[in-house]
Amino acid sequence: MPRRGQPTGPTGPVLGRALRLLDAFDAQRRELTLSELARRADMPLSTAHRLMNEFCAWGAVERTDKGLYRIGLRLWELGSLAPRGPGLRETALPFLEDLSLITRENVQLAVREGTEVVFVERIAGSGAVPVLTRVGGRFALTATGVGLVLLAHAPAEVQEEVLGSPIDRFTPKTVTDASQLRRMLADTRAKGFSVSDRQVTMDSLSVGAPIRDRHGEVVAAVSLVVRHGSTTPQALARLVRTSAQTISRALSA
Amino acid sequence: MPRRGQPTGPTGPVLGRALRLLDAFDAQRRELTLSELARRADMPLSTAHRLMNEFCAWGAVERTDKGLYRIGLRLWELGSLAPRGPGLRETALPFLEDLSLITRENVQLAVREGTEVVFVERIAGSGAVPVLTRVGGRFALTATGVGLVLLAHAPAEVQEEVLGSPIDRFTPKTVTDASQLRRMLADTRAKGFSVSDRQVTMDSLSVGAPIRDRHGEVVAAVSLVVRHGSTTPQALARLVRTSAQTISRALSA
DNA sequence: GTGGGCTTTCCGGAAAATGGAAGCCGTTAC
DNA sequence: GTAACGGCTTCCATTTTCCGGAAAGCCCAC
Repeated sequence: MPRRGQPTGPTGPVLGRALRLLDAFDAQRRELTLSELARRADMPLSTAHRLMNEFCAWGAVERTDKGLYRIGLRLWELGSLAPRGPGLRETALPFLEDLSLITRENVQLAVREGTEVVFVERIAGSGAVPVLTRVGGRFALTATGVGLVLLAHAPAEVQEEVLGSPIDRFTPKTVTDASQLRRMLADTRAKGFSVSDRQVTMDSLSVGAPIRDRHGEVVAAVSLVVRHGSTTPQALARLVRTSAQTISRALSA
Repeated sequence: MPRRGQPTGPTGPVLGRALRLLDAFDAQRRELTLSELARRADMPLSTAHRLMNEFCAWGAVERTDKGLYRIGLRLWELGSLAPRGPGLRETALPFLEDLSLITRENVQLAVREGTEVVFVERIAGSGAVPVLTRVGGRFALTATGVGLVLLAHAPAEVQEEVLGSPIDRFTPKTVTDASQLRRMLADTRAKGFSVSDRQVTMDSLSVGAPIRDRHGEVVAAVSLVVRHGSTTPQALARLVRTSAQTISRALSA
């Protein structure tokens, strides 16, 4: 008679475990095998298998013809109901296009989520400097043009949390000193735009401006990313601020 | 001594139940109270409460200041990893913009999911005829321009399922006869574009064309939606087919 | 053939899910 | 003023569903 396994208890709520599986997906790994999923979520294969089957049945994930798992359309559909405004992306898009046509540079639209910036839309300028970010991607609040804007207008407790923790460095020019960063944030609030000079990569510069809802609260930020040295921050600031202003007005309508 | 409740057994897998909660959200109801969620998902409040809390903890949903639940950014982020190509939307967007600038009409980009069409991107023409669809929304495969294209190139079993079931009628002009629809699909394949003449609303006409991946397989469709009678389908077809061709080429690169 | 990696199924035992009830709000009605 | 109402949250005994090791399939590469 075969020895049957002795179940060792699970260690937490089911849903949490299941959702950890979805965390395994990111921009680099859009298609994963069951084994990879189980490994990355740190759970037995059989458990992962059962859970993924349920996700599959609902349409949260689907299987490729090769048996790999990937995020399903149902999830995308649900995600598009998320309140990035409401209607922030749709409202802003035409104006971002205008900005892109005029400058032929990279245009970015982002919101804050906790202590990170999330990129909501991005238009690549033809022949512009390449940027690291991706729609749906996250980044530190402290480095980018949009990040500085969003941090400058974030609630005090968020600012404290960000400034109180070690600050990520991406280049030699990245500002990692809290008090210097505080001055930059004050400057951003005073001038109405932010400048990130070679803080993300050594050949890029970005200028961001705040987008406000009808109550005047900052809900998003727009930025231009250009090659360092190709123009002055002030010239960009005029364009970006104007665009941000226009989008704010459209949002309130 | 207080009578303690007698648990009546639940009736299914946990995850399925939890995901049913998320189904309660749609374009009309983006923010819901706990009670509404429980009602729409048909489960006790306490259960719904516990599950929603877990979703909240993970970031799938968030609570407004008034206590309402809504879809969270985390879910949007995950959703943007869904395989609408890969990179279909981002690749196609500039070309859709071109099409929109030239025609000043409505431009739509859609993919097939099962027996429905899912709209991936939509650009409203200034002053163009209003359309019912929404980004992230679904519609029958049998009525719209994009739907006809996607159905025409769908696997045989999908076509059989769609044509074998009763076909939704939206206007007096909607084609609901299976054999007539079969001829339209053959025509769409032969000509390389589809025409939906007043089949969705009595004042609109749409023309769709297929977008193919590097293997020649149809992965999406693009369409123009115009006011009925404002121009001929043939004139639109030239533009739409050209655009679809260009997007297909860009996708393969 | 056979070895390895990945997937799928099985099942006894136990952890985690369940939902009625009761306690808390804030708001409206009398 | 207070009673009634609707919605949210917490509690806990019961038991349903989930867990995961093991073993069996599968497929490809060597």
